[in-house]
Amino acid sequence: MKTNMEDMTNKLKNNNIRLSHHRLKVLDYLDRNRIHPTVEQIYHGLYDEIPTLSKTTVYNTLNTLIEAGIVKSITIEDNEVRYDIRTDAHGHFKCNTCGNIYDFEVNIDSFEIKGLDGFRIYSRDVYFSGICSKCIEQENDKDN
Amino acid sequence: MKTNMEDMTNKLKNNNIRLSHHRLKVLDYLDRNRIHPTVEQIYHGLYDEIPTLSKTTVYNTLNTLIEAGIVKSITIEDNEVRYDIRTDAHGHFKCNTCGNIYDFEVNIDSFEIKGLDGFRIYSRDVYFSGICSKCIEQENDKDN
DNA sequence: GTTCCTGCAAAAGCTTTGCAGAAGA
DNA sequence: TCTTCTGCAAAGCTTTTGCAGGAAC
Repeated sequence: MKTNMEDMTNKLKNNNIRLSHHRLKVLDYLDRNRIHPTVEQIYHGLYDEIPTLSKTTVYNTLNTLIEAGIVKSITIEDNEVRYDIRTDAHGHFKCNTCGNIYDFEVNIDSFEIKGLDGFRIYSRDVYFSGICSKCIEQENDKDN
Repeated sequence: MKTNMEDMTNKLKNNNIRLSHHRLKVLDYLDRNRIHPTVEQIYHGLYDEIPTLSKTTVYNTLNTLIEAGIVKSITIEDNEVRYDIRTDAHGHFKCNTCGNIYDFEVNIDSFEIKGLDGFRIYSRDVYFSGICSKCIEQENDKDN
């Protein structure tokens, strides 16, 4: 049985990215924690395991992974960048109450567009915001 | 005939925002320059007319206008916030070459969504990026 | 052995905050 | 007159940069 670390090792090798313990761990973290984490979250999530880790390395690693196309950066608001290991087209929903970001499926390729004739489109992103079902439930529980 | 400044004055009055020369000018700038400007662009765009203007005031004013719902902030990437006086649903396209942001029409309300059952959706944003038609033309001109 | 990754400190860029003086209602 | 807007300076954050030592190939 292949471990996740082996999968991540292959992912780096296939993209001609030099292997390093830190890079593997950052990639593994993104794969295991699909919460669109910030640099801060990744840094603190790995700090116990790798006490010598620096934020600079997290930034460097993420930029390397983005260049290789393994990771996508998403900026919904709040002036803090989040990182996503899913690179296929999907939507993002941000809950204004708990702050979590959820993935959802959306038919991006079948949008009816007016006003982009002659434009070359490379990326299509859909961002929704509101209140997630969990937070709505908690709100209702309070009222009762 | 009503001037634009009169329209903007009414817009502030209707939202119970205290009138001031600076606020009117910022709102007027956003209305006349629908380029989704950054704070920097607004500041420099008004600097000749209002040499005493400070960036703090631009920030303050924009936040006041956003709270009132007259202006929307959009963050596509690059960690710089842009401001839009159009508050109806529409898409934004960012050209990776010239950096301009274009509006486009998109049928946001007819998206097929999976994964947001029980969620309350307040805002729906669509962000595309790529190369705009002008930059594609300039590219072609160079090649010939 | 050569390349380039890591991490510290410092710098850079955007945005917010505190506060005294000025302007709006 | 009373409220609150303005603008300077300073602080707060996130992210980038420079560089010496160390790890990967």
